[in-house]
Amino acid sequence: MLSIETIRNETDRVKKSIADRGLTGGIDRIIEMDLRRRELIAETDMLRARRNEVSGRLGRSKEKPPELISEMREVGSRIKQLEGDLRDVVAEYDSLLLDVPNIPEADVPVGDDDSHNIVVKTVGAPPDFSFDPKPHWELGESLDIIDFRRAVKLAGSRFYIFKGKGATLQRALITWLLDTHVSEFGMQELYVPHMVTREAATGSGQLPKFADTMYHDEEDDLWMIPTAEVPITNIHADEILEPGVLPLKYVAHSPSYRREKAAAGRDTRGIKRVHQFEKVEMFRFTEPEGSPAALNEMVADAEELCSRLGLHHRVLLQCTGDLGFASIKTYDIELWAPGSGDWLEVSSVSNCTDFQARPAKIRYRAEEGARPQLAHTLNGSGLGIPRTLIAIMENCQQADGSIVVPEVLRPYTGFDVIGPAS
RNA sequence: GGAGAGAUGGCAGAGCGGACGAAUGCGCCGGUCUCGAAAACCGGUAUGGGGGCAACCUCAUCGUGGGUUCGAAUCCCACUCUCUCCGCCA
Repeated sequence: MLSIETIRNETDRVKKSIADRGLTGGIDRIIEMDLRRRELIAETDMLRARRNEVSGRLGRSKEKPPELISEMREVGSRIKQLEGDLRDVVAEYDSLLLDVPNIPEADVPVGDDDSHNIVVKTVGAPPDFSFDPKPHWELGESLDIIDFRRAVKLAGSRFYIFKGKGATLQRALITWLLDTHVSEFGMQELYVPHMVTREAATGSGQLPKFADTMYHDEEDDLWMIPTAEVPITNIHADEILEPGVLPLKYVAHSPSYRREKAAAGRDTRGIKRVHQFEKVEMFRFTEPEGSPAALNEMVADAEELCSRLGLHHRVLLQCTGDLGFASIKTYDIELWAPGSGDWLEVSSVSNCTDFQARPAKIRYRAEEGARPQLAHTLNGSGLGIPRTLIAIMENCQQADGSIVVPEVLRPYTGFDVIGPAS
């Protein structure tokens, strides 16, 4: 959520940023509602002040003049009426406000879609195969480490079963990632709920806009997380963090649940786009001055992980048309998958500034006794598991169809190769 | 799932229809005293909204949402959460 002050004082900049994203927004209507809102507040506050004053007097004196009491009765019902009006105005105002995206940073390229994202860095080179590399779905089935057919029987399309060394490889990857984040990158590990309340999903900006992308339990009104970002964002909701607490650097492994309705028919083979997948999520709470540097550090950490796995990758700066709703600037990290001939987004690192902190009321004091102000939040994958596994399988495949496990993972897997016999 | 108790400021805890945004204690900040510290004493110490260039004025908030009343932390209703006991359970 943007602040109303920003919308009021920098209306043109806000409008331009919405247009740059290829969206249209009800900014004028918001300003209108804001005006109406303040009028109503001023009027009710005046009446309430009058009522407080008279009631106070009435309480102190023995006399209870009936004409004053009946006047106050009227004032009371007028207040009630105005409160109803205000509620309606605020309801529309709030929902419009929640619909306004964050303002992209000045150096974010303007563009309609991901074809305008800018490659800022490429690391390594595609592997040099003396044979035709296979896509991971073929490798997975021939090595008997992924079972698509039976997963569909259990849960429908876009689900999968990892078997044997495939399942072990995934577990090894998750553990290695967490260990590296914790012991080398200085993050604190979290384990979080996989379902959250409506309020929490609203706090991180998922609801109401993206309701149809989430799985939802009607009975308890709980929402299955599409990313650990949702619960982590809300950890410090409604808190005022004491001086010196920031920055907070968290990492969490969790499953992510996504309907993928918008992508119906796309990437239907393999495990690139699925309804349930594991992810290791990086998350930081910082002071406003610290968020740009934190963004760079998080990108560097994610990249470092790709490098240590020995995977050819590139870093892209998202253009305005591709940029997430809450973000002012996002870098994507993509791994090359030679078997499917595709770049795979394994991390998307975003600076959300105070956009999530505002509705969630995540505040801090810069120093003892200072006025609370909004913290900044940043999130990014470190890394998305299935796509990283795709890259490992396709990059590390051998002529005989086996897969050589990246060296850093071997202490965790306990084997070096996934061969046909597994 | 059943029975009971509870939810008040950073913490502990009083208040149970009017002078209560809230006693008191602790903590924290500032001051006096001291070479310095401790103790003692004095003062200050919530968050958010609206108006104002500002000083400042004003409104709201005692778990949440309604209700009664001229007036609600206090009375009524619903909900949420926490704790204790019983049952069930990975």
